[in-house]
Amino acid sequence: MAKSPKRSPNVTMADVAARAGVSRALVSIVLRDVPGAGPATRQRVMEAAEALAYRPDQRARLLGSNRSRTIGVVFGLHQAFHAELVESLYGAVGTTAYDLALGAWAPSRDEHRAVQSLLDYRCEALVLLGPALPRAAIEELADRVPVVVVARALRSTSVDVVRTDDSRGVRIAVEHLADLGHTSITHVDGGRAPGAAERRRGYRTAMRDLGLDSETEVLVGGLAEHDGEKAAAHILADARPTAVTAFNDRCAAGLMAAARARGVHVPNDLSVVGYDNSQIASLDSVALTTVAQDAPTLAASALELALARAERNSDRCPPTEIVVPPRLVVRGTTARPQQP
Amino acid sequence: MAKSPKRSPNVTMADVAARAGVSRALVSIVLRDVPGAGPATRQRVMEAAEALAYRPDQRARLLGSNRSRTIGVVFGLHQAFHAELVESLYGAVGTTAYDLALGAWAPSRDEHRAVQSLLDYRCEALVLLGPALPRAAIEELADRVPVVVVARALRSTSVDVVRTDDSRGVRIAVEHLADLGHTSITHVDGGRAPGAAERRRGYRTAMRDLGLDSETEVLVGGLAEHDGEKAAAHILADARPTAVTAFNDRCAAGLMAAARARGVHVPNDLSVVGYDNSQIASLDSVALTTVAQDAPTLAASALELALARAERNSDRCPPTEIVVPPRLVVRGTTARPQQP
DNA sequence: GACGGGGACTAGAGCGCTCTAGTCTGGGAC
DNA sequence: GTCCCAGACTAGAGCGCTCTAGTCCCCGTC
Repeated sequence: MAKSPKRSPNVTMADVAARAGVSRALVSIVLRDVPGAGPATRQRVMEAAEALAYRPDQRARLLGSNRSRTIGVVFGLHQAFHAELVESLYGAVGTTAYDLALGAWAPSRDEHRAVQSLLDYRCEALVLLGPALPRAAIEELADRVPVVVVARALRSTSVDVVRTDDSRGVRIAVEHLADLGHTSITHVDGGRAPGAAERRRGYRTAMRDLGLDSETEVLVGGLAEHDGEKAAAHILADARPTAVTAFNDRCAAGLMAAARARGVHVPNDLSVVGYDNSQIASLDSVALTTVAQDAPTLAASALELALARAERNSDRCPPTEIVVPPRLVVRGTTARPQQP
Repeated sequence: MAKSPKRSPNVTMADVAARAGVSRALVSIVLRDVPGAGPATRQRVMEAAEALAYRPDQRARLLGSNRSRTIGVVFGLHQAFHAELVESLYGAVGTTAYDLALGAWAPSRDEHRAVQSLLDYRCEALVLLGPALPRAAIEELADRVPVVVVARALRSTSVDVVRTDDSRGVRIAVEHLADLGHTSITHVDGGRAPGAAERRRGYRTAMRDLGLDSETEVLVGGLAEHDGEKAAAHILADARPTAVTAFNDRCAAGLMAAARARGVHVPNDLSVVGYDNSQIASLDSVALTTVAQDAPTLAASALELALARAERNSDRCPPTEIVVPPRLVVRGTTARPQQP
């Protein structure tokens, strides 16, 4: 049986003040760590607060200062990469005077509601992770509060954007394959999916720059395993390439499953590079070489922009776009091409 | 160029009151939808609020009522199942007057910080999803605020617990296999992992109840693919079972990869059941039959308990434990055993 | 010894709400 | 016509902080 300090009726600043024998204002001064209190008193107040296990009520604190010092983060509950970004955001915000408020969306709870509830708590800026919201909705939002969009390309006059250089991501993948000795490299694309056009472009220019123009081939793919499997049918035909870059990891996984089912060995007969560095890529049984977005940098950049807007009322500044380079994660699905 | 209502200096209740020509108190009455206002005025106030796009400041509202009507939810950012629970919690809280505040933990941000920041916003109850926190820490927390623990077995005198009946989950899996005609069913266990003991027990009693005592066999496994692969070595020996229940999906995936590598066909030669219904289980290329936890029910139960404690100051009531039955998800890795 | 200045501390007015304790109507009962 | 009361509405005191505008006192200066 723990001794129970029985659910106390919430110790307030007045309690601390009384115990330390000073005014509430002084307690406030000490706790905010601003000048205006003598060292001895400071000590005494700290002890009193300690003894009472006092924790300031954030709601009141923020109401009083008429600032919220809160950055709202809107993320997709089921988006694994968003989780990474949120984690990095927590890390980045740790060194500031701000706090994060999370608003999640999911199939059964739309982004709009997440945004609204965050706004009701008067956060000073909003960081939207890979928002599915229509552009108009985002710009409307930006009229009310500074908005930073992460991981979505969006040409806008009013919001800051932080995103990965997807074009470069695929380029890196192609260069990795070329370094291994591949020349016959095919791209399985993502159709109209966000980011697909850019990745396709990255593939094309990389091939051209490598002088592999004649080998350039883009196959219709998609976002799911299914799409990768379908693309496999073409890839495994007679004029088979020795390497493939896929739109994303799931597409790559489907492709590999189909290839293996036909006795094509990965990576000996076929090298495969995915995109996203999702959880499946890191499974021991998959070990997919893939392109990873740099979550810490994306998060730090986004937070910096958000804070800049929150601090100075820098509405005037033109919106910024920060493009972060991705990184290749080499695992087990790429190898030198086999000599025929 | 959208017309810009330029980041307004926050419209307050007083603004609405002025526009509607009533007192602030009346606005409050109308907006909270409590009796005390005539229909005509009600209408007028609503219109004024609408016109000004007024949204009450939650911080102030809650400060004033000296309640927060907020339920803190502490979850693991990278736990896919937690995402499901959070989504269900959002759904469940939708019909109440409460709101959810999310606090996330991750490798770089410990649970304790998540809890503290939630507490600083004075939420009225805490729902901890699969907390890794030591039992003592949880009980200490429970002295300060009502706590509901979800998805972790915890015998405690002060906190409510909502969890899945893991023992029954494995039993269902075994019964499914038995229904298909299997008699030689092996369990690959999770060692000391949370839940492993219960699943093992479920397996043992199910086998006994089916009169398959003599076929009972528990193999050392673990949480990762790797562990499944190692277990496969024993399973694929001469006295091979026709079916396996694995501790979790990842373990099952590793096991299947190893089996297929040796030319053992799943499900024809070997049926496999996982546990968790994680994302990998639902991949087209895996299609793992598995046991799913009932997130909506777990969430609804947890919320109900949390609200009950928050509403009435039901400290006195003894803690409740709610055990929710899991559900079998049949996919493609189980089939009738082949006639030899 | 009067003066000034600065550091330590306090009083009290908000912040934007809620909520209790009113005041003021108008209409039904007698 | 008086009384009363329910229903509509308002005044104003919080809620737990922050922050501006003080007050007080001590010490150095000339």
